[in-house]
Amino acid sequence: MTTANCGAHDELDFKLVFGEDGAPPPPPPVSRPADLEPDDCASIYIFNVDPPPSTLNSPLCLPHHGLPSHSSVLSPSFQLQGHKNYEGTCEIPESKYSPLGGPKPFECPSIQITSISPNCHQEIDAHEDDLHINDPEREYLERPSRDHLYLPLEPSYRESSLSPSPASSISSRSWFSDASSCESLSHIYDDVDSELNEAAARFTLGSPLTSPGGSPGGCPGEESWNQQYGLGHSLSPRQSPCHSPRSSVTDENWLSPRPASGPSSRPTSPCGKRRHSSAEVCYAGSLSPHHSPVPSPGHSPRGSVTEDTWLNASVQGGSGLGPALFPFQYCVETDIPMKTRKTCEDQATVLPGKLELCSDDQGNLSPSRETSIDDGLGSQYPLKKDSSGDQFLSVPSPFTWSKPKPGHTPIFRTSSLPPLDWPLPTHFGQYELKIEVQPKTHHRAHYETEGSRGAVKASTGGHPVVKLLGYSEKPINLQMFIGTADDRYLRPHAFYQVHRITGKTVATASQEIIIASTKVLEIPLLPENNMSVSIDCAGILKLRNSDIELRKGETDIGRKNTRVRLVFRVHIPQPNGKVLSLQTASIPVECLNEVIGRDMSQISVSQGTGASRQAPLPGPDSLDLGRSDGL
DNA sequence: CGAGGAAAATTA
DNA sequence: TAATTTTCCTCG
Repeated sequence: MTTANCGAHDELDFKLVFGEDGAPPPPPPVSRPADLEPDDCASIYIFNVDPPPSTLNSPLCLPHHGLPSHSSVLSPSFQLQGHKNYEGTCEIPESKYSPLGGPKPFECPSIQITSISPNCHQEIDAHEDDLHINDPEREYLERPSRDHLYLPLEPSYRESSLSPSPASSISSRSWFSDASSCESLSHIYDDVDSELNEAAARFTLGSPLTSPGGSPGGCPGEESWNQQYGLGHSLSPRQSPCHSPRSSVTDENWLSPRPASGPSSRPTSPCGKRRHSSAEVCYAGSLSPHHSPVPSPGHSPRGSVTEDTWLNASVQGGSGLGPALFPFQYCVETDIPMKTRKTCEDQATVLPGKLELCSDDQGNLSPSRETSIDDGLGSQYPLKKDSSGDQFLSVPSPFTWSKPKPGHTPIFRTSSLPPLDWPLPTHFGQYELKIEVQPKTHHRAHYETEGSRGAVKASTGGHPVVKLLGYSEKPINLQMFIGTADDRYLRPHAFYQVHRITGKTVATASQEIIIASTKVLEIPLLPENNMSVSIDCAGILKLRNSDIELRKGETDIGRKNTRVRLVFRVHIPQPNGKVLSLQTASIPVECLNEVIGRDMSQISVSQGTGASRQAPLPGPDSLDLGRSDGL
């Protein structure tokens, strides 16, 4: 067996254990010492650009291609246990919750869950190199099925999530961030591709799935899957009471599952408080709205925006991915402390680990995604392990975000790109993705109830500038999303989403796509502009804490979790047909509405998790310069 | 539209 | 009750 250092760094907090073939899976989020630079925890991923045609068109979308199996990445929070019942309640017997002995997520493929040894660091280090460059062929495509899934026993992730402190609270996804040791990290990277494939093979495909918007076509096999495995899943639309259709459907609506729009409808915790006492396992075949195999009353009829939205979210996470990519999403939801996880019971959620079986669906599921794929912008199909917004960030049928430009030349398939929460290096070889002009340290994000508050600006008065060095052969897309300010684990921020700004003041073309329920802005980097671009089209949308916290599987808390980072990624096509992915994040940006008299310096606590937090954000006035890096 | 301020509503 | 979050209002 082989272990790999996911973080490709000195100190790894987690390790990956692979099967015989030793092929390392894509690096998972890594926790790293606070002192490390962003670059430090990077890993370079080079993916095979073109998945075998067969996979792309495969009805099942089996993951046999070199896709970094996102689906295989399980967050500690969902590792295992229990099957959901058809009611979609995800009830799981307590007894089933057992790190080691828990029931397998699904029957077919055999997955063994083993605890990680304490000395994972060593092992990881030993294989550190492996992660730097993942050869799709070697690592992903051909890797034989891994028989073993090593899971950290430590339930500590829960503890961390329980941590009341705002700082730690931070994230829900925070199991990562908080965890500083191997054991505490309860991440799991299992490679279930093969298993998934096998399982997929068993499905009966063809059942029309509902697309996010309700259109048919989702991922066939979903039901079969559910039935076969007896997993119902909680994908049911958000519970009615809590999730009533929003009054208006804007492009941002999909982002928030909030009950109803309007002042009066502010979500009140009542229904939101969810008691999660047991681990839940959700297997959502595909995320079609009708997840539950059995039509249960609980599932409100589709049609309401909310519902769709909610459902879609799940869809997005995995199936929306591209055709060949993530056929399945394996979703296991474990219980999360009530404090951090308030959700309606039925909120359907496809959690992080959900398994999706999708066939060709992609298109239907997510327009945006489809778009991205088509235009070759490089969308990714990450399966968010952290359930970050997956659940409801779906694309309502009538999605409103901009469509891909017709003229786009596909540079590479988006199918095998690394998930948004995977660490990536800022530079590799001759290439470097650099933020030449950092954003201001403060930006007032706007709520859905407000109008846009404009694009993020640079302290210099202009806008942030990002440049790709070492490559200028042809246009390439720069992806941008709002990430956490958590130093140790950069991932999409659950409470903020990038918002595309348009208007005369915006000179930069861009388009929004959704990747695993995270809005991503794609901006072209053109050779004629020296692969440099001024980000004047990116605003920040604040999602209401109550909405996000209600999401099933969401463990992050929004309160005082107001710092974000602008995260940029590029996927550079390589001569050998692979794609090199680089990522860089800006300095932290405080998005809190300014409150008179408030001392911003205290806000720092909100995001970091733990030990390695970045230095407190300077007061609003005190600093703002964006030069910390690149100017 | 893009801000800046503040009141109202929630939470802890 | 104080701290925060959201929603509203107003202004250029």
